[in-house]
Amino acid sequence: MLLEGAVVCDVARRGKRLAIVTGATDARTGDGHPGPSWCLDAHLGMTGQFLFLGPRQRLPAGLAPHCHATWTLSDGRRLVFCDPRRFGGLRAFPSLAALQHGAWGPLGPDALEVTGTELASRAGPSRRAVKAALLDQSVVAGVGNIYADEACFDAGVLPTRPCASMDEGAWERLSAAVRAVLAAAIDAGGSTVRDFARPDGTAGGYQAGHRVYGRGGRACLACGKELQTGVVGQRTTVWCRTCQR
DNA sequence: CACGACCCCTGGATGC
DNA sequence: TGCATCCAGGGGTCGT
Repeated sequence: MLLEGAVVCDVARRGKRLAIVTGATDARTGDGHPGPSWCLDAHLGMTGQFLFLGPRQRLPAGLAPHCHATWTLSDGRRLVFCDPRRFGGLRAFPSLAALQHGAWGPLGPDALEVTGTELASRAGPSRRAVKAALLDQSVVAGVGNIYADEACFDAGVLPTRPCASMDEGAWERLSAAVRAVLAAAIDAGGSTVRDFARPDGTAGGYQAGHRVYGRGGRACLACGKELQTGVVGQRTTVWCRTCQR
């Protein structure tokens, strides 16, 4: 099987994509002979998850039919990849460099570090909606539907606003909002709306911090006006007509 | 070239 | 109670 005998020597991430890097010493012999060297690119999609299981621990019943890959580790634990809706995926590359040119090649800068200048130059002066640009992983890597809405609200920018209408200050506020919203969500353990679970199976806590996502028709937490709902970039979008311009 | 529309997939919610 | 239908969304592919 792929990765049999491989030694995991590094784990990397860009945006929503994860890399498991193996190589160097063969775990089966431990004699320093080079073991299989692969780079596994993983994307969780919406419902994918990695789980660690003890030697005799069983998968939760609901996930068992959706287990797509299992690796047995040298300490007896198993690393399991499950994905009920199969929007996620795994792909092997012969080296980290090949992975970076392949699966990661088109990706923009990581969302946790993206600057206003980078957003402005990569989105360009197009008529495309700002939210559609945020969801485009080649503009910035790591922003999904929930955090695009939250970041637009935080920055006071309408998600439907054309990129061409954004000035330097607006891009700066938007990039700062993307970084802040994601940092806060990570601190809270992510957003469990329905499927998402942390690697130990527990739920995240950031759903309680959502200010617009999932709140269409309810009162804006900043001004009290009714939040609007629509479709932008083929995704459900919620915004405040008063607070965002 | 740029960008929008459509499709993949499953389970939970909703409607009858 | 049970069945049919709709909806959620990351991203690949296709069409405009």
